[in-house]
Amino acid sequence: MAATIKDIARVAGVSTATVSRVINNLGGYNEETEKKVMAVSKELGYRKNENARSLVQKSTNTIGVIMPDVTTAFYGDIIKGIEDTSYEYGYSVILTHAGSHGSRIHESMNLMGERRVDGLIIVSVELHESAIQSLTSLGIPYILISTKTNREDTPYMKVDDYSAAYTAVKYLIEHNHRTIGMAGANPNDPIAGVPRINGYKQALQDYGIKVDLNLIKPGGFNFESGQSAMQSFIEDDAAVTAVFCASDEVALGIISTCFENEIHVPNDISVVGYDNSKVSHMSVPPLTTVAQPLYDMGREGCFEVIAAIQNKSKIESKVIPHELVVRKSVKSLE
Amino acid sequence: MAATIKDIARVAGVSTATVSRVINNLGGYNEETEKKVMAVSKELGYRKNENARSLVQKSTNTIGVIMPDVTTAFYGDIIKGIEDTSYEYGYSVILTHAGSHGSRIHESMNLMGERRVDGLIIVSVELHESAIQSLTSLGIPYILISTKTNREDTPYMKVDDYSAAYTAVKYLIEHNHRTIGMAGANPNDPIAGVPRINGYKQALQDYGIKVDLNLIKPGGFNFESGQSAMQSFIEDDAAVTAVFCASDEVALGIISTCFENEIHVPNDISVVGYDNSKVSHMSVPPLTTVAQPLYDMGREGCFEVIAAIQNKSKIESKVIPHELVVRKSVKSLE
DNA sequence: GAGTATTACGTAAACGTTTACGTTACGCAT
DNA sequence: ATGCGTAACGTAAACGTTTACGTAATACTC
Repeated sequence: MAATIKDIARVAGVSTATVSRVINNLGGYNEETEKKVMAVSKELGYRKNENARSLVQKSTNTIGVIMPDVTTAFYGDIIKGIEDTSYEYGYSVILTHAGSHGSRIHESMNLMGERRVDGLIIVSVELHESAIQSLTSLGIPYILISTKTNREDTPYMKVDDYSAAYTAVKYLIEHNHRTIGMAGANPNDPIAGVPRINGYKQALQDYGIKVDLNLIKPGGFNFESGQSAMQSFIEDDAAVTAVFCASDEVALGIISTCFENEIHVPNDISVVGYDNSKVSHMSVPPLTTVAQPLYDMGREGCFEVIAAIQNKSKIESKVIPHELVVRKSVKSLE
Repeated sequence: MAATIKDIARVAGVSTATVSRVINNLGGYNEETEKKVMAVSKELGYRKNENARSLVQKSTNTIGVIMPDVTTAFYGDIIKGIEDTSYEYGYSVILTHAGSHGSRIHESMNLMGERRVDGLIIVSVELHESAIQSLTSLGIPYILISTKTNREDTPYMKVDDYSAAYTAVKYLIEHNHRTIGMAGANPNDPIAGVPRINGYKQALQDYGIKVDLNLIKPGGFNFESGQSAMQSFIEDDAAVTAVFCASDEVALGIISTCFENEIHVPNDISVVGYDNSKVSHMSVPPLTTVAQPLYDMGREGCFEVIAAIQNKSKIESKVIPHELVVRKSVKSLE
């Protein structure tokens, strides 16, 4: 149906080699043939077939992105960073979810392998040994964004959750909070959960505040998790004056539940979030939060992968600096 | 480098045809050869090359998704619907942005053409005549989600913005609001802007309320647009008791600005949003909003495209029913 | 036991490109 | 006139599959 270079070659009276040369302007033809070929090409409505090209060049100009099963503003920013960059460098992105809790991570990686993506970006999914095996067996450059493994040789790009959490809690302490809760971190998540909890604990200890495990409400990174954490604080009659949340959505869950119970933020309770995702400046009150430069992480991570593809270079892991964005959800006590 | 079916064929002592048959289990071989081929395949770490397959089968099992340049929760839900469905049917999704205001829509479509996607989904971008031309010239099934064109023959899937807006405003009127503002709709956007404005106007008129153009604050669908709209209401000293917003994010902008100015929602002013995106139930107070079933729209739109690919059938446009989700951002007057 | 169906393969072309290599024709220096 | 370099092509193989068609062996039918 669609015209091929053979068709063009026939109509223009040249060989396919020449057509290919002209189309990819590689030189080696005179102006007349160029005009002719271009004209015929336009006339036949020729559109090049990337698949055929990929086959012979053994590269697809494609990068794969695997992300978790959830849709939050968090991922939107990262994705945009990735897509912008790959577009800029002439790559296409093919996207897939890893299933809930990474359940279809193997399938996803296999799929990326069959599609022969030139590079791979994995966002926020926890990889176990067998998954790492599959990953490296693909033999292509890859990077993990906002996650890491327990192995040294898998490159990642990520903020230091421990010290970011520390920063946030320290900030609360310096504003004279002494009974500080924590919400939304999963103690069974060694990558994104444990370090935040540890940062929280350490900050308390460094300032001579005893850690009260009852004030740590585990959960996921979602809104509901914040709601139930706050509910739990209320039921416990916990005298928390502040709560540090493992994500902005969790923080919104806290705020929302406070609202329903006529607890005022920040007058009655202070809240600090994590991520600085889109929602954080939309909340009431605007959320003080630890910023992860999500868009830039996507952008830079993608760039690294493309560079590695083109230069066959290695990708170095990189710890992204975090930053505390002060808005209005924290009140200084007397 | 990577093993091919030729390698398998050689090692297993059979022809490539047989290998192909076994791998795609098409039958026509006995159990022994099957075992043998499978074993060798595993041993060599064979992974099928989708590109080569695509070339001969003239189908890539791929669907393209083009969306706007922005990243909001809105698109996250749609994308997830699309990705879930395509995964389910064995398709991969390749994603690209259309650039700000659809600036790179032609490039995007051309790219999808070169990648030979089997079907195309375009989300929320306005298509002008030349873009429609490019689109149809691809000769593949496609559908527009949350947008449409002025031509009858481009299938879309979308709520009826006019009547959805009407529903929302009617709701406000029935709660005894008489001075109702509108925020965040772009009067130059014939697809998503104008109908909402018209629905708003019509509802007012039907209830004998005079339309005051000063109460219509144009803008985009984003948070900032809501902020400046509210700012404007305040500066105008407009006695609005309620405002209807063109999106949830706009509504949050309104609420946020109200908060800063110590205007209480819903006591002092009622707000209704549009979309029922993730953020709507996270706001304080939870947002009463017009629901678009975003995930389902992605899901169903994708399904339609796949069905059209497989049955070579036509896709019918579909108007999705909307629904008013009542939460707590609207107060009934006396 | 002749004919026919069926099973289990193999052969080779095809998909739409790219590209190494060969070839011609011409210009130019010697 | 000879040799050589170069521009402007063409030829054909290769990329990794699928698949129409052919074929040999076996099983079945009567």
